[in-house]
Amino acid sequence: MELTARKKEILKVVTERYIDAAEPVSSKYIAQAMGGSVSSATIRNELADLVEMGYLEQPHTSAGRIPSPKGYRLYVNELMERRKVSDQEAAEINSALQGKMQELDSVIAQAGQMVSSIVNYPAYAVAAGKSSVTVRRYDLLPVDTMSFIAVVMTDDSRVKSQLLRTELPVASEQLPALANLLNTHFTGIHTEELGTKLMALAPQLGAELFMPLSQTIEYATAVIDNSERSHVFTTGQSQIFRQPEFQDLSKADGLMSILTDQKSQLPVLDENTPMQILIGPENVSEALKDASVVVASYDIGDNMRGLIGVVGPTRMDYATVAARLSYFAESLTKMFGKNNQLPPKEDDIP
Amino acid sequence: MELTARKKEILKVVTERYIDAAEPVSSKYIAQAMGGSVSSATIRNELADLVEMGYLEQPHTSAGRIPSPKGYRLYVNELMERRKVSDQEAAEINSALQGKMQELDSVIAQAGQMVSSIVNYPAYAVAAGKSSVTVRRYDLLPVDTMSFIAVVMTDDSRVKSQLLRTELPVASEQLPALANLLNTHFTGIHTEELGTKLMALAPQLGAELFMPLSQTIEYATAVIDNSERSHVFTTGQSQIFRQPEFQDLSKADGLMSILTDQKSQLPVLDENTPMQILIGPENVSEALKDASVVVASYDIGDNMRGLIGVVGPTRMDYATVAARLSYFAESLTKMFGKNNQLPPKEDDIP
DNA sequence: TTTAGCACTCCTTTCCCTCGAGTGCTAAAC
DNA sequence: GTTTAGCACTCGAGGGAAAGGAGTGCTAAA
Repeated sequence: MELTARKKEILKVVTERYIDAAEPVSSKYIAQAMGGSVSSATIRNELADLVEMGYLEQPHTSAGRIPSPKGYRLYVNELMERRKVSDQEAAEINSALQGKMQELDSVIAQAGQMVSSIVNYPAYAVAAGKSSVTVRRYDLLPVDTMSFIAVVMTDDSRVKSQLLRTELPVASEQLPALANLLNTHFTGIHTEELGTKLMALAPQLGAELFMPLSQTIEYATAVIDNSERSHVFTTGQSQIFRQPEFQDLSKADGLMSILTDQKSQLPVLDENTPMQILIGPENVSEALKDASVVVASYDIGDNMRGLIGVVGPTRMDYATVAARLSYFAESLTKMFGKNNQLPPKEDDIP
Repeated sequence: MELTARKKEILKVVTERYIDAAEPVSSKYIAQAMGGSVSSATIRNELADLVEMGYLEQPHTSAGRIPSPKGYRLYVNELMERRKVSDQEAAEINSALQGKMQELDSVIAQAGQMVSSIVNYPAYAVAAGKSSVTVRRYDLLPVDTMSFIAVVMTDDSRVKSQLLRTELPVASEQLPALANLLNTHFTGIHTEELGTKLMALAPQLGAELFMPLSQTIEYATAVIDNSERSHVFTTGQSQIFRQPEFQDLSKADGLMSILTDQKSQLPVLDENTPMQILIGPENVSEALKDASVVVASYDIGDNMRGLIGVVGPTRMDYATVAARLSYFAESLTKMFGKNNQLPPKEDDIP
């Protein structure tokens, strides 16, 4: 059977109406929405065809129609108007971005939160990019004889610092030498090696130097391990309760647990794809078979990428979410391209 | 009417049973729980008295009894066994604390998360203490001619750093002088003054010095304003759905919004009170009239205090929550007293 | 190919009934 | 005076049965 233009138009009407009203769409409504040029009986014939072809479903014999995953897919691919965000939406997104991103460290988590509030669905955020982070540079700042500040800069451009207490006094004059030692031997290498290298150096050092060195390495290890890339941040979980399909706690349970306990099951995005929409059963994870996910990526530069995803019912408002999410991702990319470019790769520090 | 010992015992049985089972308690159950020394008819007489005195309520004529807020209050004040945490509980709490607190900066938020998982109710965390934070010290580290790292140490012992880009080249030799300038003129003063002081100094400086100075001050302002004290962190919101009284989404709505949107309405603790229990209508906030809150505080030292609260139904397990929360708060206080003492107040840095 | 007409389906809402846990009260026992 | 057995009564929960209605599927005519 052929998918005529009229069938497509009907599918579009059904999908958009169902997205809006969350209840099966009747032939009468469709006839009206199409301007009354055909009768509801004609629509019913077409609807029967569309069900047979697998684009629509009927909850029960005497009910209206709702889109099947296949129907949503066709809608997203062909029928949906790929609209741009309106000026007002753009203004809202920009004002949300305004001044929120001072802390480069927390970009990932922040982005997730903002997206959730922008699209009114739960969202998640994760870093994609370099698989392993190393320390690019150490600095040690004197505080007093029993403590100093360790500053660790990673090659994904995070700068972290912490006050460390020593057990033996350390003269502040020794700190530059220590920092030099660290920068010579402990940059650009992976976590595991940090420990072995430290052990290798141990015999050459007195306790008063070894201790702070070891503390700094320990801190650096924590910084690397705690890197945002390993975390999946989720926010706006409560938004799913606003969706009629998840009013029932038991229905929402699966989604809820994937958004809290099993975050790692949330889909990621293939490289070089700016945005992807996963509809219902297209999702790999069992808990997402009744949900849809829209994922987009943005560049933080220096081969760092951030990923943001939106989770909602299959009945999700794809047009709006896609428009807002891609605008948001583009804005972020632009933002980092302009003001926050990455530091140069080579260190030209003395 | 007098509150006899037997009435108190009955009240205790009713409260604990209701906390456990979440359904009205019958006279028959009480008679059994009290060892069968009296009949259920006797209990019924007593129950009628307790209702009249306002300690118990009856959902409807032919139902069992549940505690009223007044009943919970008496229970908490007089009847509840103020138990210590068991060895096993203590072990669990300690292992949760173990190694989690590296980042002094995020103590507050971490504490909230841990408490929520320890007590299985939603929790919130906020800082209480010094009303205004100032910068104690600045450091500027060279990266390249167009960027440097600003390290800001506040007098509540947070150390924050960020990479800043300059528009004009800055020779790395100038950074120590700049840092010196900052440490001389811009430490120990409030946010508003930072700006005015910067303006006052502007004429004496060339653009190549003024720009990075101004950027650093801007960053310092952000660090101060973004101080955790202004934030209320909430976690474990989904725990409230585990409570039968909040199965209904409409019931949970009020609590949910206070735990997400209107966090500032969550109660804080009077100074010098180690722990406080607020039952139902004792809460000021309307949305908490049907809920109870247990708040405790812990010391981070140097007149910094942290606050953690637990939110649950009035039917909350006060004995367990109170025991675990106070043990947790004490552990935190001890932890900071021992290992993480604050840096000295006077800076003895060159 | 379209459409009016109409029987049919099945969900939703409402009402009523039953069942049972639990009470309140009375009168007798302690 | 206090306790208790006995019993009628109350009220919510659960389970059909019935009514109502939106919407369909099919047939036959336009």
